[in-house]
Amino acid sequence: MIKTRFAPSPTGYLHVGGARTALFCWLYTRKMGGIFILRIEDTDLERSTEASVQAILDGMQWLKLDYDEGPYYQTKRFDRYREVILQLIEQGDAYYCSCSKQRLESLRESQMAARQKPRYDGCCRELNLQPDSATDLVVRFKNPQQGEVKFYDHVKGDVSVSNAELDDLIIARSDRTPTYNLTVVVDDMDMLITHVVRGDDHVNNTPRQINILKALGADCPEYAHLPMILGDDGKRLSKRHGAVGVMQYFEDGYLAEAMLNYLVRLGWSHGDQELFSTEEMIEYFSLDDINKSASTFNTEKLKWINSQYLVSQPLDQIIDLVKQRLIKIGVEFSEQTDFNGIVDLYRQRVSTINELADSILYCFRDFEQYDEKAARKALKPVAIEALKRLHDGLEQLEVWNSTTIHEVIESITDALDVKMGAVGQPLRVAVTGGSFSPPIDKTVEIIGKEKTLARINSAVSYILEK
RNA sequence: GUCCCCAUCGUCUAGUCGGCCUAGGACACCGCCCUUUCACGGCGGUAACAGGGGUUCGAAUCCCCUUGGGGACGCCA
Repeated sequence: MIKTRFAPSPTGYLHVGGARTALFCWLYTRKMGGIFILRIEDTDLERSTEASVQAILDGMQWLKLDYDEGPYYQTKRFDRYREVILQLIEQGDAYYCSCSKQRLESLRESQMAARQKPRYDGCCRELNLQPDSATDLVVRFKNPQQGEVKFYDHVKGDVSVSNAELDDLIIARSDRTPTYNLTVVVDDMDMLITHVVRGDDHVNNTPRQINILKALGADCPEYAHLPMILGDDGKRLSKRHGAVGVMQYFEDGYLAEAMLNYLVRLGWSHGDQELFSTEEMIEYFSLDDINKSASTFNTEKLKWINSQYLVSQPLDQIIDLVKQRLIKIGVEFSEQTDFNGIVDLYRQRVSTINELADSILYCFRDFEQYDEKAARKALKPVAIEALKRLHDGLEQLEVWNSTTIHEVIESITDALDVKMGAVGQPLRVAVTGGSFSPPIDKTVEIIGKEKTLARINSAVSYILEK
């Protein structure tokens, strides 16, 4: 039985990189029938916030990445970490260090100047310092000085680092709180984690963690380090790349299913397949198929995937989301409106829920002005005759549906001996305010007789006033 | 700077451990078709193995170097 964890630190929202990590970890666990746990790494008291914890929870819930245990909070395990730190000191694998931050800083500077890798020089390693109440000492792990650390990574392959590259890292701060590399190790050990799936940025921490694990006599988990997701400029994803918080995509009108599908294809693939249901992802997923190189986040493709899901997901789901969106932007809509019809007509011509909501606004409230280009092209004096006839013809309709409406339009094109566009397009602009909409007969049907007639009249006066 | 990692179309990628690759798919882009508009859809097109050395009968696939990119180097995680 395998056991994995997603271990974000609550110092901001759940960004797309984190979401992808969570997804891969979750997929692997579900495929293997293991246990997936959520662990909040909040040992940085300064930067961790409750709002961030909530943002992470929200993001995972939106994406339906459910966990079997947790969330665990590291701040609730400080006693345990203290215990392990003391144990390490006792067995001679850790020691107190009194070096000041200033000394450390100048040490770093001189090492950089000498073209060396900045690292702690082991000044206090053999001093056998003891804590006393007057001074604040940190605790450092006594990293082995010989040999090298090798590990197999499911995505990177074999990785090895010489111990000479590693220094004695701090495992307890002067305020006695534990640091990241210690807490991860203790938790992974205590929680019996079998597979660590995390971002690429942790490969360098892995050898250190393995050394601590060994000092503790624990077995090493298996590792899989996921490549980073970069912004358009090839740099690591950050605020300036736009919507990096995963919930922002919900706000922007993307479907969770589409987001998941986009994310799963970033660094992973199954032949030429582009669209995957969650079940398919689980069925085909494999850690060993993950790409080694970083990938760039591309909103265009996300949009395309979203548009695919907009038509393939159950209509009810889409309707629900569009309603939510309309309410959010303050639209009042009557229950009489054929909502299903409208949404169904529009879902295949937009790529987000928000776009869909925006493009059907004219059905619920009168638009304030015509789209300039559309009006210039379609609302010209020559259109008056057609619009007047449309008004009269439509007014007489007893049965209001796309077929009867179509017949009226056709009779006018015949009588005037013009093409469909000469009648349809002015009508479209008159009733929708713009030049794009589903087939005109359907559009008119949806808007309803009353609004249609009123808007045709407005269009005629608009032309006359010009 | 030092260490670790990476390198196929603009982007995401296929490339079953060397031959079936004159490198395939998808997004985007450009044509054409469908169409009363806008989309969907269909068909077609432009576009890549970073460079240089090897190994081999044969390399996108293996090795080395160069270059480029990313990551790490915190009393952050």
